[in-house]
Amino acid sequence: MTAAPKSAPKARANQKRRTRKDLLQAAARLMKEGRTPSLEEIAGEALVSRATAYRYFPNVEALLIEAPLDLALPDEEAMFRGAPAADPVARMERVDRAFHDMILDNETPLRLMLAKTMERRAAGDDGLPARQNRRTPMIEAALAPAKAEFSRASLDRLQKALALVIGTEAMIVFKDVLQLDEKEAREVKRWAIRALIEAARK
Amino acid sequence: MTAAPKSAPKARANQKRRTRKDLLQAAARLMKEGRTPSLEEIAGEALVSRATAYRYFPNVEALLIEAPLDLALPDEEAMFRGAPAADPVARMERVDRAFHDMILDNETPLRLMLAKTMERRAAGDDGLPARQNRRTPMIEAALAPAKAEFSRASLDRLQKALALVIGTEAMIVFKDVLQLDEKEAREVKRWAIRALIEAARK
DNA sequence: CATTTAATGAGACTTTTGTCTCATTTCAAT
DNA sequence: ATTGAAATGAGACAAAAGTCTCATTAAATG
Repeated sequence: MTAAPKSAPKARANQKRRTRKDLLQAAARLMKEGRTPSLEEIAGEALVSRATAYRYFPNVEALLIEAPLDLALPDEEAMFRGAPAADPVARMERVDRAFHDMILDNETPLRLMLAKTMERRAAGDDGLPARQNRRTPMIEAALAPAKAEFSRASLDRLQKALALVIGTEAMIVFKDVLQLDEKEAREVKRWAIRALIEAARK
Repeated sequence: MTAAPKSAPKARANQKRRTRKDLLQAAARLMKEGRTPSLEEIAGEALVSRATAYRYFPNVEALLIEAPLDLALPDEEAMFRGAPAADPVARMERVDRAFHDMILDNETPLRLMLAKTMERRAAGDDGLPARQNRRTPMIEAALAPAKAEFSRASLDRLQKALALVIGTEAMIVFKDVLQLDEKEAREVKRWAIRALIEAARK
């Protein structure tokens, strides 16, 4: 998925990695300000020429999609520290809170990324990488200590259903479609998480 | 939200409505072919000049967002005909199937619409109309005959949670994030619907 | 240090978006 | 039927995306 001046794959690898990184960081920096930066701006911010930017990314969207947003989630250890291993509901609520907070902090760039990805896929671009999936590992980690409570099949189903509740898309539904406020959105999610987990228990 | 050549609001109302409608229909026609039509194409297809198109819509996106996709859902009567009024699960499953089918039939334009909306909102455009919400009324209709089984608060919560499972966003999650196939996506949704409804019952 | 060659920069060119102006057409009211 | 206002069309213009080409710069290697 990574473009770069085509030549011997490993020639001047460092130089190439640096340029690429500079571009992505510049894009991320500009995105945080809420605007959709033009490629000219990004190139300028990265102290690189427009032509060079196009040598690394086929178009602005690819750049914006890959821009390394600072999507800070606690790692698993911190996420569950002090949480009762036996209580999957409590653990999933932590996951939800972490994602919810992170999403609020990055709403604009996340929307932008989602928009760009949608556009590419709508245009039939199947070549683009699968969307990064950070929620599934976290959901699995939350449920792992309690996996004896579920059958294999129902654990699997539960994890997939929870993925509906956890990510950016749920935020979109609550905010854009239902127009709920912050507080109610969190309540509904908490209730749904509990309901799904209880239902999956045998 | 509707633009038109600014003048006396009702002057030449018919002419204006016709032009506007022609533009939206042309856009919809082109969108169905999967591409993102340029405004030039749309104007051409609508037999209207570029300048006129811009007199009705501030930009291409607004046009694409409003384009009247043929989002055909059965009306409530047809949706629930022959369904046991007493069984909210069965009724919700019908709603889910209707939406799921409709979404599959219109995946490309729906993605496009979602993308355009995201972009506008990411850019801080709060002026654009709230997203059309077709799912809530259907969900309400599905649950209405059984509303005695739920408390007011839990019915409300349930309806909102179900909105996470029903619309386009769930399709995005299943397809792009989890990469489930058609069949499994439907299974998970059916299970989740049942689980949520059961949990909401007292 | 010199040479090679890959990466970069500069800039021309095309397409599309979006804005504006001015001439024409056409509706509708008298 | 005429006329005055409103909608439209034609086209110029600027900004941005994207594609190319060619000249420069700079990294690696002997």
